[in-house]
Amino acid sequence: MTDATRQRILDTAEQLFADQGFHATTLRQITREARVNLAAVNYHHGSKDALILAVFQRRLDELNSERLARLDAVLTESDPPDLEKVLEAFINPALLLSTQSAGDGGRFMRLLMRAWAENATQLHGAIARQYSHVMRAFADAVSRALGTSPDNLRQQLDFLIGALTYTMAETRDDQVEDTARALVRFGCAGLRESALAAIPKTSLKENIA
Amino acid sequence: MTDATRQRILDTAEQLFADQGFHATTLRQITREARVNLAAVNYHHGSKDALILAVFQRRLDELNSERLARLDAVLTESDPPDLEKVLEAFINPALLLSTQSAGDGGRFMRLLMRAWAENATQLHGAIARQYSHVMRAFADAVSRALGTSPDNLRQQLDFLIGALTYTMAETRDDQVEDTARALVRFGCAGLRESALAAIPKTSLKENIA
DNA sequence: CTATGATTCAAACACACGTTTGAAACCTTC
DNA sequence: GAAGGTTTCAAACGTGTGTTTGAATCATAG
Repeated sequence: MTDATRQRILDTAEQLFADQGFHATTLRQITREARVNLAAVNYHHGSKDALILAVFQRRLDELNSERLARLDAVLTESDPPDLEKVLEAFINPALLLSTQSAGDGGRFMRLLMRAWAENATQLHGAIARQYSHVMRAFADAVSRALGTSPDNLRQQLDFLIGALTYTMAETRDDQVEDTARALVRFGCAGLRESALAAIPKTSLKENIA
Repeated sequence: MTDATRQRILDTAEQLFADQGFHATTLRQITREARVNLAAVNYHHGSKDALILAVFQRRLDELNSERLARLDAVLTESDPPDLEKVLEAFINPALLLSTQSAGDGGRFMRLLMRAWAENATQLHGAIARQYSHVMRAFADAVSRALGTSPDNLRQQLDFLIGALTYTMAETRDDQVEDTARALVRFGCAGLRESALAAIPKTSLKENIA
């Protein structure tokens, strides 16, 4: 089986999608740059839309399983978990993915932003579905680290995701470690402060019980 | 002069761009929905690209001047300025723009995300140019509120912009005030914490001098 | 070596896009 | 109410897109 063609299409498409967007990138451009015949995309992937989804599936699987593995390590290490380490388990795999996946960093993050922006319905839905259980796991871990209920945490985690996605997309390879460190610190402070604001109601409840 | 057609095109285009993206939205779709002839876009705006820019110009002018006006009020009120109020001056106009500009909230924020993602070079450049002096002003105000140098502040402000843009785009009208409050709190805590980390080097410098 | 299935290739297809055109309709001003 | 400039309109143009096709090439198993 000639899996090489499939892979080369996937790699080239990922790069071009990240640089130019999905709609702006044409199959002719992809196949030319990948040194592959035009019809190869439809033969191996079915359609352009399916190709876009395949590009995401590959990276998202990688990113999310790495995140969950690290979270698991943090959770078994101490209970309640350390907030910094939970956030690192969420943030660092993203930065690793940016730097190691051949080529310039931030490509995949740019890709994520485009996915969010373009072609909303189908792609956004598929990504959200693939993210949901990861988000639940991290929201749970953070809430235990903070000692608060996970109810209002989704909002703060969204702040973090927004900050991560936005900055990673603009961060160069050599700054990426510093940025991650700064983001962990920033996020921890924000989460702890928000937890302080939420505590009064909780402790009131506990006083009744 | 029939300015009505121009405006109706602008309004409809803004909505469709926000919902579907620039590339995915066709002039036929815009003109059909705006009850306007197909050629009207080219007649009134020159081209599709020019239309996209015009849509942004209108909102960005509004947003930035409002931000600067509020910042000015905060700065004259007290010196050094209050960090919370500086952040509110940055965040609240964005939320106002979301809710008041007829139709569903978050539209303009979604638009901003798309602008960032799509058509990178031209549009991103134009927006950044229009944003730069505003960012400078806020970075300056924040640095004075924190009592630190504005050198590394850009990064933290990028965190804030990312969080703002990402969450505003997904926030419904009735939640938008809560979200803004939470974001101000979140951002203040993050900025203060980051300032603490930066101080040692600064104070070392001051000790030498 | 040959037959069978998988893969590549050049060419073409149908379609939708942004834009242009030139005439019609409209509005203003004298 | 006619002239002149502005705006609308239906129709078409050229181009580039994703996809399909059918023959050619390749790999593999009998």
